[in-house]
Amino acid sequence: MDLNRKRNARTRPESNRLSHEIEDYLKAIYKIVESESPRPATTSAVAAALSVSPASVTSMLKKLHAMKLVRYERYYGVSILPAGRKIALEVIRHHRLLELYLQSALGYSWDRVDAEAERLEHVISEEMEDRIDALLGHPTVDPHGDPIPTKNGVVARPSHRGLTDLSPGETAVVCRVADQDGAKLRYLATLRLVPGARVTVVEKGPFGEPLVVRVGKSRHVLGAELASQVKVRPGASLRRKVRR
Amino acid sequence: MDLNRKRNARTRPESNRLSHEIEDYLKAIYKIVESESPRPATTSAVAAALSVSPASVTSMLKKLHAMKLVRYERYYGVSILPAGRKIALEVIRHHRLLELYLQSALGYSWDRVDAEAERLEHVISEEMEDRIDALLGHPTVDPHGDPIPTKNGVVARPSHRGLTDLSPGETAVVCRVADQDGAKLRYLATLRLVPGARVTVVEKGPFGEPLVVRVGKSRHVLGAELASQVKVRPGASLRRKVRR
DNA sequence: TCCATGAGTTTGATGCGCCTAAAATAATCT
DNA sequence: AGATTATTTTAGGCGCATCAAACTCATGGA
Repeated sequence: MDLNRKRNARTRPESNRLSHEIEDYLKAIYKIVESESPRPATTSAVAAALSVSPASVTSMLKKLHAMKLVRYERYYGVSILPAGRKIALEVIRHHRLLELYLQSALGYSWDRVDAEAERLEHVISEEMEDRIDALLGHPTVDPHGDPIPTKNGVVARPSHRGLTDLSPGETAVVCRVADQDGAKLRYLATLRLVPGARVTVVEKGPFGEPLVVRVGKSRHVLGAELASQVKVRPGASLRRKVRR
Repeated sequence: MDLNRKRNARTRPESNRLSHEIEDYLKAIYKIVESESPRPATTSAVAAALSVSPASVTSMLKKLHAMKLVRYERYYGVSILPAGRKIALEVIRHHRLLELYLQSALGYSWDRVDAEAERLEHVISEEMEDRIDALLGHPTVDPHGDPIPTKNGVVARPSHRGLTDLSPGETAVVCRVADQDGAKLRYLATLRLVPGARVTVVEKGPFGEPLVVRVGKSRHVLGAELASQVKVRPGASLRRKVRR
């Protein structure tokens, strides 16, 4: 019985893929650097994003640098190189397609979708990605309102602001809730603060906080922390746009 | 920024789950011991099943023994304990539900299904398992004809024999093709040897090999190796049963 | 202008999980 | 019993994580 042992498979989930960890690091770095509020990608920012010690980040960064996925210089931050960006976007594409799929095909509730996608994103094949994409009709945004990168790595720039940026009296439509935390998402959902909802800012406290908003007939008070996660497109409601 | 570092998450895909590797070992051991042709689960049998060195198996076996998932004694084989069996069946349930789902919901072809399920099975949550199960109408067999274990670990005993067990002249219905190898599956599919197909044994060589069979209007010659993987239910065709 | 200090980062030692090859040992066959 | 075969041990590797100690660097007085 001559065994054919090749399987480094644990490390490379599909054929030629990188480890889950590497994918997670790249995704995190990408999100820090290229989100709508770009911070410098410091070691500790990455560590916090991944709930990992800074020491771990440092060594992974060296490795990613050696792989030319990232540009890293001791004591300064990291930035993503095109190859790394490409991988990050693939993972994010998986994640968002999966979120949408889980919700629309499997009936997942909005707030459960993220955790499941988090695990699946590293594991699905390109075939599965394509089939899901086709089945959903090549969607461009996920259930949270985040844009889904295309296969060639193009991400639509989301044209929205945080709820905190509105002035009292302004009305806008929620197009996205940026938080990952299921509990926060559920809480916001109970307030009807979900994508598509129409919201009006009634009052704003001294330093933007607290924020009093009206959704439908009810009023709610939000802290700045939470409110900034609720992204809105000012003015017209989605419905309005359809009516023309 | 006090980081909350807990994430042994790599090792435990979902909340309280075991590592992928442990799941794979248990699945392999279960399949060896409790398949329709039960062999003793020797170290090398497990090694071969997982494409891993015997040395690795030995150490994993010790560990599984310590975890009381398996009964292992040096130089004798392994057997599964109830707790280990339960886990193996959960994984197998995932696998088979996924195979069926990928085929019927995502349009996967028969022979691609196994590889994708192999990766997903370790990663899906119980919620996903349940949703898929419900969506498929609580199925009892997968696309290969293998029974799907129930949530409480009951597996229907498949009442079928290998094609090699038939005598010349006998006709039977393929109910399962047991192989994992996509290429073999595809080859058998080109011969129309897929679940549901009606097959007649025309001739049998000296030691059961080669086997000449008729499928529809065509005749094919098969080696014993391949033929034994084609499982059949003798006599009636599926269709017959429906007509009553 | 220079340096002490503290926040943030990196190093070095270590651990854990899973793997391997080669050497040692036990079971089995003739 | 001796040869063959299967299994286990030993020693080591790779990936990714941690902690604690050592290091950078920007900064804010003296």
